[in-house]
Amino acid sequence: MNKTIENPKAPFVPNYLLYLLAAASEAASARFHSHVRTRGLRVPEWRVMACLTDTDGSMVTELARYAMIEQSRLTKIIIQMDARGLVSRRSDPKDGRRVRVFLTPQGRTLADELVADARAHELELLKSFQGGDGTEIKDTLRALIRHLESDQPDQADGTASLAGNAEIADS
Amino acid sequence: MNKTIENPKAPFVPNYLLYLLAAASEAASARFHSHVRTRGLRVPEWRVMACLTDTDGSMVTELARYAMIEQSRLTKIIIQMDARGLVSRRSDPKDGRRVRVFLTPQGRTLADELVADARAHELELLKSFQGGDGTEIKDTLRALIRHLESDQPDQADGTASLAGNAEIADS
DNA sequence: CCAAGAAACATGAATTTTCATATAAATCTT
DNA sequence: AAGATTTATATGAAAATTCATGTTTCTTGG
Repeated sequence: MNKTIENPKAPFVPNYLLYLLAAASEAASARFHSHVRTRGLRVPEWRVMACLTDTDGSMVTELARYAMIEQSRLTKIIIQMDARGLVSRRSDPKDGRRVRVFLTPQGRTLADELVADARAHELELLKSFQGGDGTEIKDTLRALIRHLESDQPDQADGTASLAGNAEIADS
Repeated sequence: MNKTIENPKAPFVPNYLLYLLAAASEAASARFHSHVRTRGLRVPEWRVMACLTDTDGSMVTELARYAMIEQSRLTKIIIQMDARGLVSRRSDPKDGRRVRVFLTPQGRTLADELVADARAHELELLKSFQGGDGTEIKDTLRALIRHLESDQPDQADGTASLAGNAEIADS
């Protein structure tokens, strides 16, 4: 049932890099994302929380880039998270246009738990996948991201990844 | 020693495999996706078209798995594409529950063009990235996908990737 | 200092997506 | 062969997302 016998030649989709990247991302994330939902968060909310554990107090625009979420969408997500007590929004005293986003104590507790879960999940995955710590695949992905961002500077969706920001290699 | 304050050490997000996969996918796709929109398609529609170039006449459920789109959402997308004349839907004579989806002549013309564009874009990307044909990164991604799908059979979103289906390695 | 422009967020309307469930057609059971 | 189950797709209401644009607050040149 799985074999595509109709097509005698190489199929396009399963060999297409952009498909493989998307499929790998989805497949790798599926389990953890459903864990996240179990904890009462949607995926974009989890992304915001995770980013804030790295850069608590970022402004909305920064956070949008980090979390790969379009700005106006992020604003709405943050407002909801604020209402739920997960984050708080304070305008920057130095620049009234900016809104800085902080984890509340409750938000931090949840974020820390989930980050711990994410790390554990990642470890398991990497161990079961190739037995290593993932240095190789991660380096490849980072190189790809860096390549794409340098060589092709403008992003259609106005987001940009953070991967160039890793200050210290994964241990 | 001092771990109470903001973590100046390795940030979590930029070293997290699931982030790197998502970011790489987004970064690699951004340009081509905006080309797709230029041609009047949204990304999910492009995915449907691309899948149909491989497996014209699939039923909705199959297509949903191939294109990584949830079934009820795909149904709606297909209805729109039908209305636009890109695909046609015919119920399977052998099994009246099934709806088979075919590219119309117009749809095929557009699909073929875009697949050609996608191949060209992929070639350029791979050439500029590591000079090769992408065998290495593709093999890694396929291995990861296969690993995830075997080891962790149930997908939260009811989708599954196609990557195991490649009968012929990329040329 | 003022006007013009830019930057940072917010907002609203149109559209999409999600989730649960309805409908319909096969298949299985006994 | 009737009823029960399963499979395939559709549907509706609620919610999220998108896109263009509005508002407010800096910044800068004159």
